[in-house]
Amino acid sequence: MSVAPKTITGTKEALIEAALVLFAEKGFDVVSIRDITGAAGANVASVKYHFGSRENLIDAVVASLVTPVNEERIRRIDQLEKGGGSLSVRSLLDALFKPLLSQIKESPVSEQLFCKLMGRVVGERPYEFPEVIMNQFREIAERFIPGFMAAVPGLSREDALWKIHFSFGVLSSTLMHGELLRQISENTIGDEDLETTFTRVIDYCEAGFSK
Amino acid sequence: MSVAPKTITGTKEALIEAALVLFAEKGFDVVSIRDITGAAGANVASVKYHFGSRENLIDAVVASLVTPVNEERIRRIDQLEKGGGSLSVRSLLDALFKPLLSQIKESPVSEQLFCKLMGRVVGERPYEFPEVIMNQFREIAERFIPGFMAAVPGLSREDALWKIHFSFGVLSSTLMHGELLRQISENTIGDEDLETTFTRVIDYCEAGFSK
DNA sequence: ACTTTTTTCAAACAATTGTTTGAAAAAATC
DNA sequence: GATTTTTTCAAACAATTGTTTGAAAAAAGT
Repeated sequence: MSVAPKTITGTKEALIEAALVLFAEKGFDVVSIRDITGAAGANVASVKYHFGSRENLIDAVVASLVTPVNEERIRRIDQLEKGGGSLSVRSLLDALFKPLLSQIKESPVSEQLFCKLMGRVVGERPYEFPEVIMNQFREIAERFIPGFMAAVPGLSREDALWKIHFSFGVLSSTLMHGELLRQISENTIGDEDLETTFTRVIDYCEAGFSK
Repeated sequence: MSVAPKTITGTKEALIEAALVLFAEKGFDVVSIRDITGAAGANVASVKYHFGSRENLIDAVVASLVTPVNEERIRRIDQLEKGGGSLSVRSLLDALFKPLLSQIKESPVSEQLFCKLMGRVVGERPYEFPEVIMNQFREIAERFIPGFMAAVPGLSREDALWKIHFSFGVLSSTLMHGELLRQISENTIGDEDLETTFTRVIDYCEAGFSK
């Protein structure tokens, strides 16, 4: 209910961070509470105490990852609309995807783990969003759809929704399967930096919108 | 080792089909052997007897789903190359994605379940491909990359691989999250038929290649 | 110093997991 | 029809799961 207390780190934060790493590495379903508490140096019962249940812990982890990104998305679309002007597809895609980049840098976990987990969150389906986060995405859709419709003459609301959906598909598969490309190509590819990859993604999606 | 015997259906096939449905509905990790044998009307031990282990059963299910699709992909690229001519991006994407449509019609499970499972196979990462299937995809990449490079002047091998990768991302997210769109848009979207959706996907990817 | 609240922890809970056993039943082979 | 092989099955195995308990320990409030 309050901001971080004076203590260095609480076990609650330790749990979230340990869970973050484990979920990223292995997926939501296969990581047990004992894995998490073990890694966090906490007791098994601490999950129930701090979160109430395993499911709530997952929600907390996802929220801690997704919420700041979604907030920056909203901030960026605010900024764009305030500018008034052109509202290009490019600028909208930047506003949608670049917040991930900035968030990665502030994350306690490595770039690779952050991406994997974020990819899981967006693209994996055993897990269902809590309503809070579902609403974040609804708001984002509501804010960005008109932008895309304005940026692409003749684009219907339905088309816009589909293309946003496709673009998130590109994003999540890219985040999650960074190594897969290396496997398939047998190491002739894949060691470029994340910003270059994001540029690739945005280039690809931009074209998909403009058609 | 032989073709289907005279009996109506063996329990082995019943297991695969039951697993297919359950995996599609709930994901690979959360479905237990007892769920599967229960649904198939077979004994718990039958999995060990017919497949050796749970993991092998999953591989068998995935193979039964993916192999025919990949075979048709190869057949189609053969056909395309035999024709000699233009080799457009469009025709290549058709050859990559349309085999899914034809396979859906022959599948014993519903269109929706087929899509969900196929989406999981392509896009979900707890599960790792068996080497057999990994090689299928390697072959497909090897066959299609030169095609795309020829179809798009100036496209490097690396670019081609990335864009194929992106396109599969679009595909898998579309297959898997058919309902998500409906959720976000609150039922103002989503009840078009599968072929229309595939056309959307291919349109989007085609544009992404051409840029 | 005392009380109250918050937090930790070892132990046990009931349920479920994949796997294995060894003996019946069914089918195939001779 | 007897023998062999293939297939099924109920029961038990050891391991792991999320959750709960009730009592200690630590921190905060008075």
